[in-house]
Amino acid sequence: MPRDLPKAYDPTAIEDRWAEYWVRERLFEVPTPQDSTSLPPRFTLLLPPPNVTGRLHMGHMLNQTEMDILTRWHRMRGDLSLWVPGTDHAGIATQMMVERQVASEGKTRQQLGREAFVERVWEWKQEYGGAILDQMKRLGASVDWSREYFTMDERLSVAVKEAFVRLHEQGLIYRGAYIVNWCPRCQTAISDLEVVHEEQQGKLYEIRYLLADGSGSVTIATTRPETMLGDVAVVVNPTDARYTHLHGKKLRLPLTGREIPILPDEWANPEFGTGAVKVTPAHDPNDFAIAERHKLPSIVVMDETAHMNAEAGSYAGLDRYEARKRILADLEQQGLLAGVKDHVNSIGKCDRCKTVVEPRLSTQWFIKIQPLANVAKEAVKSGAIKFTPEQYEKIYFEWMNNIHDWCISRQLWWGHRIPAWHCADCREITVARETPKVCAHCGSAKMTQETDVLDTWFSSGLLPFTVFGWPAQTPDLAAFYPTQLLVTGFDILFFWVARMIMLGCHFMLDVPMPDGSKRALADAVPFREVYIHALVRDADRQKMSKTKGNVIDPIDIIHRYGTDAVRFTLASMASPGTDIAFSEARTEGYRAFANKIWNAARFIFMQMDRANEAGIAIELSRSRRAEFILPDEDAPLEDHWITACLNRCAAEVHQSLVNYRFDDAANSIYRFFWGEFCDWYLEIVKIRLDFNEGADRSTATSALSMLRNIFQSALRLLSPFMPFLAEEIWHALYEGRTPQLSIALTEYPKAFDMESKGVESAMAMLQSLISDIRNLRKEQNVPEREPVPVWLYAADETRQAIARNSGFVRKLAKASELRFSEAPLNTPGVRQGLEYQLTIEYSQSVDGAAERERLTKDLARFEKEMQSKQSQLHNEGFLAKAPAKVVDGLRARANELTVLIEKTRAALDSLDVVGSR
RNA sequence: GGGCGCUUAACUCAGCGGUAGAGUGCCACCUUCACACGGUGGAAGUCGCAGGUUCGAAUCCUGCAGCGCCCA
Repeated sequence: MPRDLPKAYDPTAIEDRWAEYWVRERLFEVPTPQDSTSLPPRFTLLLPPPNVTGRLHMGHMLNQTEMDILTRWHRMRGDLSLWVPGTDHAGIATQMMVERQVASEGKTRQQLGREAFVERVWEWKQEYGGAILDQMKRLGASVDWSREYFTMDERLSVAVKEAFVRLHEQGLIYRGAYIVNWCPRCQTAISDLEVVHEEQQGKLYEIRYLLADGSGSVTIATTRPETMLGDVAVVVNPTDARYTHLHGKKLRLPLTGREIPILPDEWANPEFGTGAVKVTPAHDPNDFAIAERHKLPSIVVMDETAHMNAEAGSYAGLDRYEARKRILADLEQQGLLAGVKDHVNSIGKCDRCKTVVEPRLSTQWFIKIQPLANVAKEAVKSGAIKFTPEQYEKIYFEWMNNIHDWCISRQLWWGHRIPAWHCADCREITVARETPKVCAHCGSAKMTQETDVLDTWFSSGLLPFTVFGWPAQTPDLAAFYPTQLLVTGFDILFFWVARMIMLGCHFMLDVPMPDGSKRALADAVPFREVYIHALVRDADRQKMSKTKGNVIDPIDIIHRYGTDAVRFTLASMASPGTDIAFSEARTEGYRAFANKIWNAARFIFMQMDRANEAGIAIELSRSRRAEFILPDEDAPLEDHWITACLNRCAAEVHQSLVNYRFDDAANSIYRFFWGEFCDWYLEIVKIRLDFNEGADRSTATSALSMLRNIFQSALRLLSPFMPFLAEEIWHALYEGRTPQLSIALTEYPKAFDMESKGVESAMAMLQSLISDIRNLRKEQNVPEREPVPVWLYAADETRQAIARNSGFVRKLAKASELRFSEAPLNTPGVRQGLEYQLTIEYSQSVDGAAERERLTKDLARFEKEMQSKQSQLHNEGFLAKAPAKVVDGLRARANELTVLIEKTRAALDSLDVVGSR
């Protein structure tokens, strides 16, 4: 490791190298445990699989940074830590992608045929599918690459088939004709969750339907006049007096002439529109329900592409919106359009392609969800699964309580084909694990497989156990299920999290524990904890979107600031429950932080070189153990102090990470490195680092030894957050002869009980003394580089503490010497500390006016605070009810204020004496 | 329509019952032999508004205003 390091840290120079090293050395691979009954604590988690078509975005980066911090932390604490990566085949998205590719060659997937098209998708996946995982490698994600999965892998496909067949055998899967959300562009059914609702300004049309007997008419209100061609009834509220006399009468449906009944039904709202509602069962879910109640037929008037079909008569072939125009025009011409009103309504769009969804009657496969939901609710209610932040539990229950059966079939070609076969003879369906030779119902051999595939989320929902080998009872499944944690965004709480809980509990309850005992719900859950993180927005809190053009590409930001700086930014802003407004200014700040650490390292390396030149070899701990190297009893104050700081930092980081407070953890580390280690410790220790002829070699040697050991412990603390920088410097610190392959394989610093109060208060006094002197120097305009004598007055104990550390006090305060006065100081320009008074000797005279102003301001501030303290201390209610700790604190502060006020008044008085001269 | 959340320094955010905090930015000085991605010092907030509970409220409760999210 060359020591002529550049002055400025250049992350790009090292990050690629380590990213590649970690993968090449297989550092994070976890072999299958042979004996799953005696394992260390485990930390297992699944990467929420990104779409195989995807590119890394800020959300991934936040998600992966958090998981990586936790995984590295657990690994360093000695837990068996396994993070399993993979990708999702993303049915619709991937099919769309390849369709577009095929279209650019002037072809359609239909022209290619199913088999050839699926072949093309596989080719596409081979070529581009790894992109997002390659990006992940660049982030330094410490995943086990040997376990990488793809949801369409053969072994996972077998598991998906097994799950489907079992659910079917258990009577939890059914097939039938129901209204589903149909995307006319994707030409498939989609689930409720894949429909996004948008408010829009629309119209409410009032249309007059004439009574068949010619005795009058009923005016209905609708937002979708084009569906009237499929009307089978008009309903009115049974209590609506306006229509009571019409119950059971027939209407003649305009434009078609079909006769339809007027029926009473609770669903009709007398307040809305005209109170009369047309019923189109094949194109509206509510109407479908009405039709079921009244045993009405359904008439489908549109095809798969939302064009009117033959049932629409002369409108056949028209697009739904064109049909609407024509129908309205025709109605108007016939004098049947009674009115048009503005109306805000909510329309559903396909989450994928934003096409307006067409509710459509079609035959689909569904999961009877209630039994699964009940168990899933119990899993959370019983505490077997814990959500952080807790508020998501409420949202989870809210959804679970209003859950509908899940439509799992998709009319796509890319995905897990449903293992069901239709018999051409008896029309029955055979569901089977293996392709059946004959129909299970009639024995006919004329079988064709169902063309539908399964919803991608169906297979994703099984992952927590299928990745470990289910349905086989493998050693992996025994060792790693349930996983410990799921880290994800709230946007897939229902899509994925809820479904994993339902499917995990359902299937794993049937799998015995490794010791053969029956599995309880608490061990059937797919994960024990769920940490939900926020959304990453742009600096103006806007949601990032391609249309807005405000998408921040993490790879781009990484190139500019380094991965570590971006990771640290995300960690430091990741407080639970609040979205992250990604700010480059913050990232710049953390790049500076990385640079600060880099330069601290450079400084240490320089000292090592100097020591080497002087023929001194410094031993650095080669233990992978977590313990700090403690300073000797008689070591200087700063050594004890920095050890206490590091210890406190380790405790804070631990506590923060336990609570998923990545922000607190990052801030603790930042404060330690910059505010304590660099600002104070390094500056102080420099005094002892003298390797010149005639200097005290043993002092220098022990100082450098302490410095390096503190630094390497601190690097370990840092490494989950800034793995690249920590790795680079750690290797350099050992001059290439590291005791382990990676800092990631050493133990994480562990805080211990340590009595450090005396050390910390002594140091705090000296720090405030130094900054008081610096402040005084500034106010009296002492040139930056000019040392001046400092006069001090203090009680014995304080005086001794200052004298013992006079070396660094003089250096940091730029004092040429420290002189102790036997009597209180009462010259102008005296500064009052709690435990000392000080002044500087500087030829330039004190600016009396400025000094008076400052002292007057101080006095006013002290007196104001004193007043508020006194009023509380004179308040009997306060004294009686406030805890003793608070009262004591207040008394102590009041005493301090008394001293400060006294001293400040004295200083003002001395100013008067001088002024009057 | 139902539910949830947010509003603290110029910006981005912590704090959530006991003396208002951080990072960035700003001002002044300093190119001191780790670092100008730096050092030193400094200025900066009636904690959205109005009530209430409490000895004490940024913190708890109620209402209002603004912003955002989820579900229908």
